[in-house]
Amino acid sequence: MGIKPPPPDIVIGRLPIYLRALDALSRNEQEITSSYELGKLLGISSAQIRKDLSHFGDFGKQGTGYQISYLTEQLRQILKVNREWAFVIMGAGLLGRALANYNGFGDHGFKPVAIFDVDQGKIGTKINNFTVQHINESPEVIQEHRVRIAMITTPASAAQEIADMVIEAGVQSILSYAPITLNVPDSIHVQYIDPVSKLQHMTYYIDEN
Amino acid sequence: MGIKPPPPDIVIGRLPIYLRALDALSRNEQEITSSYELGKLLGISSAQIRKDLSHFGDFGKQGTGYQISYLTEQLRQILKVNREWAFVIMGAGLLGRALANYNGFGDHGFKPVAIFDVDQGKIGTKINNFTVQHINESPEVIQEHRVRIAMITTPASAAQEIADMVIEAGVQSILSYAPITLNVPDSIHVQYIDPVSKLQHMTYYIDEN
DNA sequence: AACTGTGAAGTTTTTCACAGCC
DNA sequence: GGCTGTGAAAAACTTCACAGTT
Repeated sequence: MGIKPPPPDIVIGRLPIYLRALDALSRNEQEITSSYELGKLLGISSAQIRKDLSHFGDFGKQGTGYQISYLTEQLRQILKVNREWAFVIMGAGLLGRALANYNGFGDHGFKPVAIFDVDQGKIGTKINNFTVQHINESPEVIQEHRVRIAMITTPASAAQEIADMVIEAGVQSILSYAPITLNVPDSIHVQYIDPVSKLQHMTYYIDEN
Repeated sequence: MGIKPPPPDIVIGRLPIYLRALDALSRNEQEITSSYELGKLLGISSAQIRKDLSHFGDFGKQGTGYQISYLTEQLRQILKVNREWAFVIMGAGLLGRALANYNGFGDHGFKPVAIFDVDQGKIGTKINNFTVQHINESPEVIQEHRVRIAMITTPASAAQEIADMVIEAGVQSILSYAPITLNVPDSIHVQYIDPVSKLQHMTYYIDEN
């Protein structure tokens, strides 16, 4: 009896995409789909979708396909998004404020609980029902609300220090908008959002004429 | 004599990260680095960095390492970011406005030239020196300024239509913030930024207790 | 007839390990 | 001694192709 290897991280990363496609289909009242249809929609091969899902269980019916509501429920359970997750926003600049006002998080169960900054000019101001607090108060808030997720929207120069701080307070996942690779313990997961890097990736392919 | 295969896309995607790290080092007055140092900084193996760079040329000196200014210049040339790129923003919501105000683009040679929306309430308003224009005017602006890059910040429901429109007008690269997979010709490159998917990826690993 | 789940095959990506140079 | 560039080996990932089920 062999032990089963954990599902590859690259597969985990595709599950949210599948969830997105399933959402879109169910908004059209559709009840059943297939790996072929999903693949077409996402530009992915049907085999890959079936293989990805097979890491977690048998969710489909041969000859029929997948029941959208059931597969959605299973994926939400796997990703642990069948609940509400609190998060904090570290940095009340333009980006931090835009994120605090973004409804897309709440629609998917992610709830901002506080926003922090060091700038005395910003502390005390209101953003979408939140009063900006001083960074130094963040450990207490994180512990009190058992926050496990932080978004870092500070300048690159402050990001590492802030990351250390929120990790110390109990954060396990960081979504960083700062253009710097963070140095964190293996147990902490970090995802980066860096539009400049994505633009630079695409300019490579631009055909100038 | 065999033909050389093109460098893998996954390699292209790492070059901006290398550029970022080189920038950080040179801001510290450092002049030379090594694949080991870069790897340490980025959490990547030194072998991978050397192999990645070897697709494009021999940029280092044995026994010494890489001259930061020279490697930076080479990478900028490879990625075609040693020039200025104009881009348009499609959608003047909170996100579109935050992007229009973001200085990080200009610092890296990406220059917004116009911002568009369909909402009559927004058209004519000012955002950071730009007057919001109606989407219908975008093809003309794109052609006039030879714009090759568009950012899509519309709701998912409008994104495909907008993508078709800007591609028709001459755009080759799309940075989409809409949570939907766009259907585009093979010659068009699309990159996605979807914070919700990244959060959902990380929740998988969160250790609840 | 249509579609899943999956071993096996194929491909891509990463790491190893070392000759060669400074 | 320290580091690059690179074939060869290893690992990871994707696709193929088909038996099995509805």
